[in-house]
Order: sequence, then structure tokens, then C-alpha cells
Amino acid sequence: PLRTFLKERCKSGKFTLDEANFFFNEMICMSPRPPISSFNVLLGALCKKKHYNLVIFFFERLVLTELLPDIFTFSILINCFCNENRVCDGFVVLGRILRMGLMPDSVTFNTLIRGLCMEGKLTEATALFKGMAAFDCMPDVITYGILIDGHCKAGSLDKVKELFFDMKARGISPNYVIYTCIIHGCCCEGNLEEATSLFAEMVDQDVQPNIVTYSCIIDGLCKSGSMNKAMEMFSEMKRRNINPDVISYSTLIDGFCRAGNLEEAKSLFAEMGDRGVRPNTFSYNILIRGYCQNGKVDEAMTLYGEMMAEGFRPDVVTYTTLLTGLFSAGKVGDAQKLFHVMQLDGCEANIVTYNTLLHGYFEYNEKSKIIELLCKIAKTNLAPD
RNA sequence: GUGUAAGAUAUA
Repeated sequence: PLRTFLKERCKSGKFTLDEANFFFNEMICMSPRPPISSFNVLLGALCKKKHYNLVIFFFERLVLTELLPDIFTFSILINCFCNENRVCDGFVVLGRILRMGLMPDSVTFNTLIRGLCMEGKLTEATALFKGMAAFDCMPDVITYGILIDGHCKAGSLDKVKELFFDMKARGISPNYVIYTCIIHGCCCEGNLEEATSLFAEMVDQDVQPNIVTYSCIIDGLCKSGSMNKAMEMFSEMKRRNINPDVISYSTLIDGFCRAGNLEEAKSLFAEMGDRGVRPNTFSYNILIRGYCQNGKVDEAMTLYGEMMAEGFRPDVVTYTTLLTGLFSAGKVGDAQKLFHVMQLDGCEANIVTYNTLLHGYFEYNEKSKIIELLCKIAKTNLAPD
């Protein structure tokens, strides 16, 4: 029934799209109609499952009735536009909120600020961060988290430092997400010293690192070639009863693959299974790349078969990785066959795939193949880079 | 009762 659907299944995310459709239709036809908050539960759950366009579509159907969306509904809608990289439409929604006489709140602004950051519009994000006060909305720890992360990803660590200082000056204590974002940013820059010292600082401030914090540090250590230190952190997290998840394992497995230590990578993959942590397409891709890079394309192909047998769908990264491996092993014919299989499998090639093919055929002087590919690319909507 | 932030993989 509708009641348990909203109260339990939407919360846990255990529902199918058909069910969502069914219940939405039911709700919209009921009379009297359920309150808007019930619609919000459904839309919020769909948004969490990343069905952004469906939420947008449902919203449009919702406003055709005389039901009035509230600030929750609008914030969910804005979030969906932002996640579709349509922050512009998010602002259109903001206009609608104001015209309806509703007051946007900090969640509304935080969502828009994140949308701007995702599109690299940091100047605008900063302007909105400053402008939200005019609507009586004060930046909170989440606002700072969003901006700090945005600047980290843009590589402006100096701005990050400013914001970090600024938030403390305003009496907002950095939480574990804030520390984790900055640690991640430092790791991306290769500044492991700073990352490590922030890690120590957070512990010192009684802010507990969580599984994400550990993954960031471990990834940073792996990428800077310090596998021993990475393993130490891995043990430390286990000692602190933080159970490694598929990302923690994949991070380390990737590190060992890049270090050329396939044995250790394989043994971690096995340990992961033993501990009941399910691999995913990501983790298979990492191992496949490890085999390819270490001159074991055949084993990589075997793993590709295994992942399918285990019920995991290869994605465009899987195929592109294998294509790279096959070309560098000189198996041009096999690469061509695999590209064919990929298409039969319903996996859309992207620009990276085409670059890989072009590069491969170029290496082997297959001029006609290159021309054929360029024509194919022209027929897609892909922008050559 | 409902909305907002952080971690792992492919080409050059």
C-alpha cells in the first residue's frame, strides 16, 4: 500500500521505477490528494536514486494539478537540475520560488552553490555564498563544505585555506567532512605532508576520521608510491573498527597494480571477497587495468569473462581499458573484435574510447581504419578533444 | 513525516 511505500521503501530506496510510476499516478489521482510532503518523499527518494529527469518530469505533472509545491519540493527539483549540470534551470526555479512568495532557505542556497561549483563557476558560487545573507540565510558547515570541496577540485588550495580560516572565525567548527575534503584536495596535489598533518589535526581536535577520510589518505599515499604507509593506514583503520568497503579495497588494489605488484593486488581482491565485501564494476576495471599494464592482457580478458559470469556488467571503462591493453600487446585484430562486441553489448563508446582506437590504429598505421573512425565520430554527438 | 556537502577505475 501507499503508506508503507512512502514510509519504508522510499526511505530504504528499495523500489523499482515501475513502482514509483505506479504510486505517483495513484497519488496524483487520489481525492483528496495526499499532502505535498508525501510527494516530496517520493521525489526525494527518486533523486537519491539519481533519476533526476524523472523527478523533473513528475514535478511538471505535479504542478498541472492544483497542488502547491513547497520549499522542499523546489529544493529537490533544484538539486535534480544541478545534478544534470543544469544549474541555470536551478536558478529559474529560484525565481519561481520568489514569485510564489516562498522563502528560499539555506538548503536551497547550498544546493545552488553546489550546482555552480560542479560546473566550475566558482566566482558565481562565491557571490551566492555572500548573497544568501540578504535572504536571511546564513552559511552553515555544509555551505562551507560545498565551497571548500569546489575549490579543492578546482585546485585552489589557497582559497580553501581562507575558507577554512573564515569558517572558524565565524564560529563554525570544521567537521569530519570539511577535514576530509581538504585532505582529499591536498592528496590530489600530491601534498601528502599537509594531508597527514591535517589528519593529525583532526584527531587532535576530536574530530574522528571516518572511512572516507581513510580512503583519501590511503589513495594519496598509493598515488605517491608509498604502499607501505598506505598499508599501515589500512591496518590502522581496521584496528579502529572501521570496516574497509569496496572503495577502500579498490584504492589499495589500484595502488599495488600501479606499483607492478599484481600478487598483492590479487590477494587483496581475494581478502575483500573473504570479508564479504562485494566487488563492483569499478574494482574489476582496476584489476583489469592492472593486468593490462603489466603485460597480461590474456588474464585481463579472462577477468572480463569472470566479471560477466559473476553478473557484473562491463562498462565503457572496462572496454576502453581492454582495448588499450590489446593494442599495446599488438593484438590489433582482437581489439577490433572487442570493439564490435562492445557495441553488440549495447555499450556506447565515448570520446575516450575513440581516442584509444585512433591512437591504436595510428600506432599500427591503419590509415583506412582511422578515416572510418573519424567518420563514425562525426556521426555521433561526441565532441572531439 | 520530506530537501543540501566528502573517497577508488580507462585514451592522449
